[in-house]
Amino acid sequence: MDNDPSTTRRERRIANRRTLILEAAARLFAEKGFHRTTTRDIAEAADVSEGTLYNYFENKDELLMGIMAHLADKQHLNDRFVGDLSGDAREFLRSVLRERRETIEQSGYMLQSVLSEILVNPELRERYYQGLMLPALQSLEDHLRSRREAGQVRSDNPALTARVLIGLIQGLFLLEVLGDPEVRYNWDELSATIINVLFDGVSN
Amino acid sequence: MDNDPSTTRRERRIANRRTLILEAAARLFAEKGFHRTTTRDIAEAADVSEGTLYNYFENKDELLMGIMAHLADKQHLNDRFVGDLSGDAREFLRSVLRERRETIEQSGYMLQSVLSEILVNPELRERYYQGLMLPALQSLEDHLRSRREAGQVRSDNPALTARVLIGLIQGLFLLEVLGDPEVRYNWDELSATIINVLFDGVSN
Amino acid sequence: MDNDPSTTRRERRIANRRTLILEAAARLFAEKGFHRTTTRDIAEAADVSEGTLYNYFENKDELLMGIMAHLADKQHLNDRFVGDLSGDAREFLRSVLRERRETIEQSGYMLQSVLSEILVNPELRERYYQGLMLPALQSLEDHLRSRREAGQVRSDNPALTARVLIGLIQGLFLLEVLGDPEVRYNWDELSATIINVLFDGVSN
Amino acid sequence: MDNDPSTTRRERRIANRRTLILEAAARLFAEKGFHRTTTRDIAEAADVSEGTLYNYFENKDELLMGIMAHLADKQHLNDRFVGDLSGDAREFLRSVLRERRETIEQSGYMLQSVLSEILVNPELRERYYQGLMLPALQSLEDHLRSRREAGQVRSDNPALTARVLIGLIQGLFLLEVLGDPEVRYNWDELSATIINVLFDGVSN
DNA sequence: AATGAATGAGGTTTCATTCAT
DNA sequence: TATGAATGAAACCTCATTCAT
Repeated sequence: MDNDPSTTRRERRIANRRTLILEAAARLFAEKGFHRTTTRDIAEAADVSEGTLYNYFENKDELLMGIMAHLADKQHLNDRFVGDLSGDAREFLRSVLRERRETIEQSGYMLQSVLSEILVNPELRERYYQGLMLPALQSLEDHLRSRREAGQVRSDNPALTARVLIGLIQGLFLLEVLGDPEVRYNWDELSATIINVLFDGVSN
Repeated sequence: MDNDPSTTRRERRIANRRTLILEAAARLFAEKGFHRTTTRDIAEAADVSEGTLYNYFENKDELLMGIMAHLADKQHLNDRFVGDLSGDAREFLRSVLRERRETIEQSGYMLQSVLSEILVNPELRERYYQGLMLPALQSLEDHLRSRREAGQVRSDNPALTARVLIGLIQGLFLLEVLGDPEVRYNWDELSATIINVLFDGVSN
Repeated sequence: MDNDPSTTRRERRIANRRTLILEAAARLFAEKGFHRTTTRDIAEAADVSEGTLYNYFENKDELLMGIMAHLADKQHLNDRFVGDLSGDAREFLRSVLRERRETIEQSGYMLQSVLSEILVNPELRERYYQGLMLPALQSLEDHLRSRREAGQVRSDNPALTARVLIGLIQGLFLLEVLGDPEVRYNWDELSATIINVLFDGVSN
Repeated sequence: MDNDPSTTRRERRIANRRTLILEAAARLFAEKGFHRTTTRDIAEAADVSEGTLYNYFENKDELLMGIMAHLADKQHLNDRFVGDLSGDAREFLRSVLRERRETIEQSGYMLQSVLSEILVNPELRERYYQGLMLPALQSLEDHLRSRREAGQVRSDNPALTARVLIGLIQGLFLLEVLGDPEVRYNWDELSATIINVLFDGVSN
């Protein structure tokens, strides 16, 4: 008998199932795309019946929303860390890139699955922009502004500089998805190159 | 009677129709996505019957391929221009960014329509990478190498530096699609910021 | 402790629940139809779980049967009253119509819920005809025969005359369900008209 | 080559198909009910593919609407005939009943299929009442009023008297559907009984 | 070459029913 | 006895593709 008053075994199993389904879905969406993935595929991958899917998610679209919510949660954790101004600026960028790498290794398939739809689904796009992109841009912008005031970096327009960095990171993710080996298997050197270029420029 | 031996009126009308269909398709794919766009939608938008679609394209997938081929054609023109080493390096980047802007204004919807599928369709992805991405990366890398040899820029690893620039451009396109106003309506200043950062760095 | 030997509290609660479920079901069936009503709807309306439904009824169809049985019980009470030959014939018809009115006000929704299915379910139809319709027709026919022998009414064929009256009553119920205001809100005058027409005819 | 400008062979085949589908659907709806009839059943009965159904009707509900429209068309023809005041009153009722009989023999299954849903579908009910019931009631009421003014019949309230006749007819249809043999196989005598009762009453 | 009606495979979703708790 | 999560069959409907005209 399980008498734990906070979470019974059943409750835990259920909480788990939701996550299980979500991860199975995201993996398949990344592999074959949202539309080529059938609810049956997802059910099989998550080892539940199709009917059960609908006990956890109202419809197929809500799976995408669930994935996005998951990404947003992770993102917000990072955004808080971006607020940290201790350490020097290069070190900061280095950690951003390292952390980014880890996130992508863990849940890059979630980003991939969602990104594809974002490009062609205005409603989802808006959600993504408001919930994930803008917050990230905003905290980076704030960070840049603080660093500038501390005389650590130069930036005429932190809003635009933030776009350059975030854009770059997104773009490299795309290159990685495309299978580019330099990005996929040479991240450390790439990382160093990025820091070098962004801080010192290519000018001779 | 049209006696022009190279392209008869009929041939031109046909060539025209193919393009018409392709553009209609790309526009719809960008708006609602490949899968949410029906062949009927495309037929209506192109003002032909559904049956006629199949006289010009073997199946729906071939429309995507057609769009990609169209993008590749445009790209190759640019790649040749990237070979041009006259002018100074900043000026070169400025033209790259301007030219990029124009391309996106003219046929961004094509890129958008194709990108969404590329993210989740391995076969298409491979084609895109080989046909569009690698050539672009390669010519930029060559360009960088030449400039470096001419002592105009610094680059430890031109392959990676090329990835930084191309990645940045891709990423900014994504931000634009997401509707970010700084990227969409402030391109000139953004362009200046990019040149400034990439050449001189943000280091103080 | 309840020591009542005939019906314990528990038995009464259970009997109650059965009735509660049946009434909830009938009401929903009348509102949205048997097929558009889900077992979940019924469970919610009766404030029990779906599982509990199946402790009281073998399956959804049995709910319909239960409603029919309930109607049949009521009907049989009336049929006995139809056997009463005291009072004059007009008075008799008047009470039939009044009584009918009351039944419909109390449990018209049950009739409605069942009627819809009867029209298209041969098995149910047969049950309804044998269990409800024929008995009503038979007792009215007997009644008419008696009255005729007593010289109180004229009827060449009491079987057919009974059909005329029962048919009329059924048809008016239909008009009421259809929302006809003359039938719904003007029953007393309608009742008088019926008596007038059936006894004296419209002939001038 | 068919050069008939008004209706080509193809057009006729298509017009025909719509009717074919509608009749197949109505027949099945009457036999097993709207909800127990699958679109596949209908397609098979009409000897077309399921997809074809949807070229002629937007969805399953629209089949019901189509049936109702068909019934309304027939009804309106009769309503005009009800306007005819030549002939004596009994003769009029006799033709109404005869005509009714014929209609039911030809398309009773359509009425049956629709009636079942009308009982439990408020939207459909309203359509039926406004489109079929009210017009029928209204023209009968007008007819009665004219006859009364001509001194041919007695009626304190023609609106209610009309309800009595229409209600009776509906109710007898119900009895017929229920399989009552007196109504089904003895229509002529039933018809005579109705005329006799309604004109002369059962009073002795 | 152009049309658009016909097709039918396949997708999402619903829901009556079961059963472990 | 009561619960409600899990099930999976089956329903409606869409849509890429074909083909007779």
